[in-house]
Amino acid sequence: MDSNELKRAGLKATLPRMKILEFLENSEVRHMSAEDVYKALLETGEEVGLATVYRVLTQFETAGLVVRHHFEGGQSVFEMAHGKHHDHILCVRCGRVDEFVDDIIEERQEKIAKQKGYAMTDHSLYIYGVCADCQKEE
Amino acid sequence: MDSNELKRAGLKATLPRMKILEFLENSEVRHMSAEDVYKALLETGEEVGLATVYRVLTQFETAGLVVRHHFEGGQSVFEMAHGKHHDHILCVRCGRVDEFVDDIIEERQEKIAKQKGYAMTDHSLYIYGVCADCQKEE
DNA sequence: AACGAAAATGAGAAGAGTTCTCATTCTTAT
DNA sequence: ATAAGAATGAGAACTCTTCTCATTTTCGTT
Ligand SMILES: [Mn+2]
Ligand SMILES: [Mn+2]
Ligand SMILES: [Zn+2]
Ligand SMILES: [Zn+2]
Repeated sequence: MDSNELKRAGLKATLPRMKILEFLENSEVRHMSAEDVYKALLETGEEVGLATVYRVLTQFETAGLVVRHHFEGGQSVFEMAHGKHHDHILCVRCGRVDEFVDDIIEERQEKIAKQKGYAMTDHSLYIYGVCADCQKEE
Repeated sequence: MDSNELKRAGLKATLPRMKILEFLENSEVRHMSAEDVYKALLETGEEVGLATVYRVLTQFETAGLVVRHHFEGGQSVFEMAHGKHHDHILCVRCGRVDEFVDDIIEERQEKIAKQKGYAMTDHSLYIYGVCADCQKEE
């Protein structure tokens, strides 16, 4: 039951929140915009307002249940916060998203922040390129 | 005269383009939104339409004269493309922006792309934190 | 199980940032 | 100076997201 996970996060177990959480957990696609979530729920016959999807995703983010990303192209993209931090490499042709962690980069970032006198709070790294499949095609 | 620089970039030497280019070159602030440029020109008495500022900045970007960044917070930010590539570290309190280059990170990114089968085209790295000045205050 | 205060929802309006449309003005080659 | 084509600017339009507020839902208490 998802209601416990919501309670643990300090959120009331409402129907829209349960539907959204369940969908995020069971979707095979990990990175989704609010619109993606909204449309997917519609297709399942689960009616949830778009405003609610946005609101709930933001609440989930605050609660640490999901992470928000700003890939190129306007919309925010969300994913379940399963596991630890990672960065992303994206295909500029097909939109494919892969994940990676690089300890050397993480370490260097800390060093740069320190060197510049900053107390680092966060970072975002996106690598863009053409994926293997897309390179084959023409 | 800026008209030569524009000609070299394959752009006609129009008044708005000259004003915008001159402003970007002489401003002591390196990173500016379209709105920033628009307002700054207004204050100088130089009337240029906001639509034109957006259009021209995009043209400058295409021509390689300026680089566009997507810092947190919605707006695109532009800077003269003087010199070589660099990444950014930003203060989440006061908005200060510092620049850095780290060859180890650059190198690692290439390696990760290769490893994941991508032909890398670009990347964006932002480090967020609290700058030295802002750490002092309270 | 029913109640009621507080919180959440959803439809649509509103906001922010950016692009588009198109009548008018400017640039540049002749 | 002229004319063809390109650029401009005002405002409309668009996209993504948040806000407003009347209505519904949740959940601890009877
Ligand atoms: Mn991810
Ligand atoms: Mn810079
Ligand atoms: Zn691809
Ligand atoms: Zn600061």
